[in-house]
Amino acid sequence: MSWTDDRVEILKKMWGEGQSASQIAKELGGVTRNAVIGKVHRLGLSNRTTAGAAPAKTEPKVKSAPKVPAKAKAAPPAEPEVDANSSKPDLKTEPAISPNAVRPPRNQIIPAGQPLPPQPSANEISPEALAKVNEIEKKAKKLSLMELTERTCKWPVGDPATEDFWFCGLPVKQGKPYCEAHVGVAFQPMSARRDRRR
DNA sequence: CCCTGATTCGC
DNA sequence: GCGAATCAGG
Repeated sequence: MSWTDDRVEILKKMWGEGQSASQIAKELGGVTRNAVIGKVHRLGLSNRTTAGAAPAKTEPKVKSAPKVPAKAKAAPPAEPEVDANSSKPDLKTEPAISPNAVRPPRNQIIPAGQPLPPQPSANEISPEALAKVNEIEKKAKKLSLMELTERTCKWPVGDPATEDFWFCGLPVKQGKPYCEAHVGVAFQPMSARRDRRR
């Protein structure tokens, strides 16, 4: 695949929307996220203010064999002005709909059949952890069983026998089956369990 | 281990 | 110009 005009357009659009390079790569197809990032850099539209990535650090990393001598790079101050007044008969009234307005849900069906995680119910759990859970459960994706993926929190909420049942669905914490908050209540360090009633 | 973007450098 | 490999951070 090559960087055709419209592919670049999609790239620009999605990057502008804050989509990750891998997401863009999937959308475009035929390219890896590396390709996308490389292109982004070549296009000059690099840094976004998005979390989760290496924020342009200090000096360039020096490997074992640095072939980069002190290369003084003059910063091009050229700031292309927008010709708001130039003769431009081609007024395009941008329709709200763009070519790739269609964003098909790429949810892969997961194997299913996984045993459901247990509900610790009213256990002796850190009030903090519980509070956090209540917090995030408001933001929960409320996924159905079929919507769960390997990287969505599989914490069940509610009663399976009612309509009020769903899975958290937030991004899991690393290899865990749950999101960070639910990991907190699922895996008790067995410390706060020092309840010795009786 | 998952993800993210950044950089390098042979092609 | 391209992008895999690698790096670096969360």
